Amino acid sequence: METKFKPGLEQIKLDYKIWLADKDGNGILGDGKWKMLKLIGEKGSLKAACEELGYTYRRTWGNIKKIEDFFGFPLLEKHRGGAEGGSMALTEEGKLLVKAFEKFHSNADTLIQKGFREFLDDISNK
Amino acid sequence: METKFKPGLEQIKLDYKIWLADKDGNGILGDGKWKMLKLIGEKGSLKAACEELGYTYRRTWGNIKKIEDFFGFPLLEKHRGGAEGGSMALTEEGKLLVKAFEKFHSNADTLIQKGFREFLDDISNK
DNA sequence: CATGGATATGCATCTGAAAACATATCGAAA
DNA sequence: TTTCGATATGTTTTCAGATGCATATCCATG
Repeated sequence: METKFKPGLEQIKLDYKIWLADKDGNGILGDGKWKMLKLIGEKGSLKAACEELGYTYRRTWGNIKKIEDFFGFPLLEKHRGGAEGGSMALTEEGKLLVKAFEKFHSNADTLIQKGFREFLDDISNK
Repeated sequence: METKFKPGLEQIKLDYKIWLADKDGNGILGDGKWKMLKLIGEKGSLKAACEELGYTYRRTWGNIKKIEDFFGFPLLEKHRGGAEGGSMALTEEGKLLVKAFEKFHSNADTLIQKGFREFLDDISNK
């Protein structure tokens, strides 16, 4: 079948988001928050992680609260005070969640990219 | 491994969005616009489709223009005037695009749901 | 050749999420 | 016991995208 789609195929990009939500559809944990949690764990600091990812401290702090409120227990150990000002570290549950989400996301990515290539084939003439 | 995730697993929902974007990341065609195109095709009318889906005519008209501007050719045949006021119908390319996106979306859904079940397993103790 | 109803399009207004701003609190170390 | 820097949290401001409103345009049919 002849189609006019072919000429510009290479400029069609695929984008997607996958996230966990509560029963009312409020987003709980997705790409952004997952990366943020992971980076906080690596850096041991919320402030440092925000600066690296370019998010505001205020917003991210609120996000963390929402996630923990939803699950009902802390994903991060918070420490205030001291010469360093304070620090954060992932709890065991936090580590488990980050790891499981990473696996899920990574698998999904592979499959979605494959599906996208098939989609491009479908709208091409051959 | 013991985990505290188990109690509320059934209230964790999965949500996702998949869409096509241009090279600058501007969304071109996703879930909403795909369903809209499909429904316009079925109803033969933009106005009727908007009313059914609860979108404003103004917004949807703008979306259609964006999609067509991107692809560079019409996905819909538009007819103005006449006793009926006018009508819309999918072009051949429009039909092909809707069909291909539907297949892509449907396949992706199956795989993502499967991955989600594995994710829930991963954060459960077994 | 007048009419009606849908397409086509500019423009003002609303709105909720993100950003920006401000300030309080904590506590190990010097 | 003072200090310093990060955590904690309320308040205000911004702004893009959605909504709402208005109006022009088209033409098959009666």
